[in-house]
Amino acid sequence: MKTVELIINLPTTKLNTTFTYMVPAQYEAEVLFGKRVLVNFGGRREEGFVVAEQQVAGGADLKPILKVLDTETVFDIALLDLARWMAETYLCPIATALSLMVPKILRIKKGTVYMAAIDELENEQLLQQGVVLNTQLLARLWEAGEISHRQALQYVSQAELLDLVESGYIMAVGTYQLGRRPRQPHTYLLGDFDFQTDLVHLQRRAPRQAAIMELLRSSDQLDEDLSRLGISPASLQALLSKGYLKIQAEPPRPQAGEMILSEDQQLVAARLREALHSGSSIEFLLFGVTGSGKTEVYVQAARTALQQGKGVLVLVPEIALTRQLVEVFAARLGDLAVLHSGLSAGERYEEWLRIKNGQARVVLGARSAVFAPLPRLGLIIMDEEQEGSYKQEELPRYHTREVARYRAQQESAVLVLGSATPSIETFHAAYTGTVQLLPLLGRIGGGQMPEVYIEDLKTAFQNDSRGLITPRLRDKIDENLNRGEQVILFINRRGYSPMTVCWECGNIASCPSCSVGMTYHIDVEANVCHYCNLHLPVESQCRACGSTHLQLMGAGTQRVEEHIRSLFPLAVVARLDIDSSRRKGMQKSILDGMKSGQIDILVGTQMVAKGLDFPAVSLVGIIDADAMLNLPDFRAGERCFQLLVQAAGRAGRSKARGEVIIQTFNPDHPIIKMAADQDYLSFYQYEVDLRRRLDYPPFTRLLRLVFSGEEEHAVQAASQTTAQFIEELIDASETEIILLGPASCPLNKIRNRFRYQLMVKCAAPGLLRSVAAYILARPSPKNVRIDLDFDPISSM
DNA sequence: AGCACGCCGACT
DNA sequence: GTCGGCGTGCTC
Repeated sequence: MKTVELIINLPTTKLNTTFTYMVPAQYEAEVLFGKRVLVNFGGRREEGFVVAEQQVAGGADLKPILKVLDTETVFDIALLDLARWMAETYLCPIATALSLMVPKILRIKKGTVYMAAIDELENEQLLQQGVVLNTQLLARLWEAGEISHRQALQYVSQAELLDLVESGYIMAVGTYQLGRRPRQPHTYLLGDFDFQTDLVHLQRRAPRQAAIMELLRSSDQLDEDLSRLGISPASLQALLSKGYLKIQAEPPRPQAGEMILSEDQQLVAARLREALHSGSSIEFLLFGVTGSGKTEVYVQAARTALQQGKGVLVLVPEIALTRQLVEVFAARLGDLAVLHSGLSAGERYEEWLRIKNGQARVVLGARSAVFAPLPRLGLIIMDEEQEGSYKQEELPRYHTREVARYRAQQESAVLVLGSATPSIETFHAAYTGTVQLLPLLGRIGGGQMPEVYIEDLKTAFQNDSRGLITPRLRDKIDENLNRGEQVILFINRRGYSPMTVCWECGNIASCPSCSVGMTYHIDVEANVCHYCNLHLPVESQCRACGSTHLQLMGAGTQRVEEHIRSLFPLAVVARLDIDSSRRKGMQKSILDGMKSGQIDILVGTQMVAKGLDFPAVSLVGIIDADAMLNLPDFRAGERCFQLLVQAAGRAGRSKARGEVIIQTFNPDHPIIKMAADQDYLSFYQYEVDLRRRLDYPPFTRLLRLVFSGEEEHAVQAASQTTAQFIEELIDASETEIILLGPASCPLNKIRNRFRYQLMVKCAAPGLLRSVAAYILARPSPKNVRIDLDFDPISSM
């Protein structure tokens, strides 16, 4: 008899074990490994992932599979192995890890069929109890196994059917099938059309069609989001039939053109080629400043892997901020699949299928793309490897770098981490030799490093009025505008003002459900909590003392924007932050405005510091460097350095030498100075010494335990008993385990839940994991949730 | 995750 | 004397 081993799809580590079910005759010939099935489990119907199938003697006493839910397999052996590794490493349910690998659309059931939930014996018992069911329908169900909705309606009415399902005598089962296949995206190009004569003609008789042609006047092609632009298929069809528009179903062919590589690039490319040919799993750090030509090296390595018949995975922090990289890959390599959040579920599935079937051999995407079902993976590129967005902040809290590393080892693939400001962990690994360092020094194409000035905010204002913009920055902006060049102003805080202070009692307006100050947003005229997004109307009186003497302190992007507009009334000023780019297309129009030179000054949060490449930007102003420096997190210094260097890197991407002004109250702080000098190596030495002295990564691994609940006492008590428990473990193990806390989290309350934390440091990750496993095995405290986070990137 | 079984407090 | 609290353990 054929049986299968299942992982039941329920999110508990208690179910990280396999259950055996019998395969009924109707499914015996089918490959079941990698598919999901419906089974009776503990008296209810649950889904299971088939992780093994086998022939056994006997086994008649096993429960049968009720239905196979997938027509295609959704995972293979390698991905299953990866899921098991994640379950062990992050102590999460295997089912949760496996679910990450299944495209979301396949988590939505389509095409309901009906099956009998009782057998003939049970029906007889019901008859004796006086329950009379439709015998014909039941007989049909027993005979056919499952019938369609339409078929069921031949025997009973819709209402009766619903009733039967409700009472549990028959069941409605959804299957994972894709409905309508999503349409291939088309690109529309200008056909035989004369803007002089034909347009006038159209405007008179078909204004809608004319509007479409107008769109094509500025850009040479129209793609994808046609419905979002309000374009109807009818108008398009009409234009196509007139020949005014041409359709291009095929994506543009990649250009075979080779770029000329610098000597450094050639050296690095050769090392990677060699590694790829060796067929063993080697990890590299491609260390090069912005503009040093990392992308070209990526492309070369990807080509080599493709020539070997292998797949390439390209991981980026966020697609939206990496448009340039996407464009280069799209232009230079064929068979590209781009997984980004803008895709509909159907489009995403379409890409997933192309990848699985080997049609797309280069996959580019953010975090979750690391689970792409690429067969024969040969190369993984992880750009901007230091970025925090690679860490998943929900369960399972995996780090993309670790998952990528495991996949690379699994498939004997080459892993390339790229960065101008690598994480301390990765650079340390390069020092110790676990990662091979590939340096790319200097900018290519003659670009010079920008000139950086540090402005001391303590003395910058000659008169006594403190402002946002120092006289020097103001003068520099003026000079740049006069030369027709662009300016970027970076402030790492959104909203208008982060603090409303009472002048009488000193109270600071804060969110009622989170321990966070409310940020005033001028566009919506509300006080906004940046943690729970609560919007409150602005109050004229202090909540604590009733005084009306309230003042907005500090500045965010909106206030800087307003101030800049008043200082430079003739300049075109734009703001780029989550709030301004939330509206669809807004971000694109701002970026286009920068590209075309329509915008003179761009004010924004970290969004402006990352990945943007505008040659006409010759000045970058950092309004408040201190805001990043003083966060209660051991990585604050590292993050501050990275952001400053990245922001500075936006200046002078072309031949002209760019300028950067850093405004700070701590002009002598080593991090600020080293960032101003763009001196990564000194920064690394400084920071790594600090980490060594304080037992922080890379010298230890961290486990953060967050206790949260609505009763503060219970939360605190739970954190204390757990701390005691860990102390006992430490005593028993005689190993270097350091326990910090319990302490209230810097964000003491979020969404009305109080938060306490413990931090466990240990050099051996295995030991750390077993500490966590012991904690999970203990009976969990009432009304208190414990969240485990290995290698946390934030301790707020 | 659900759900059943099971042992100690306030009630018709 | 019971109803019901949620602690512990199991689900092929």
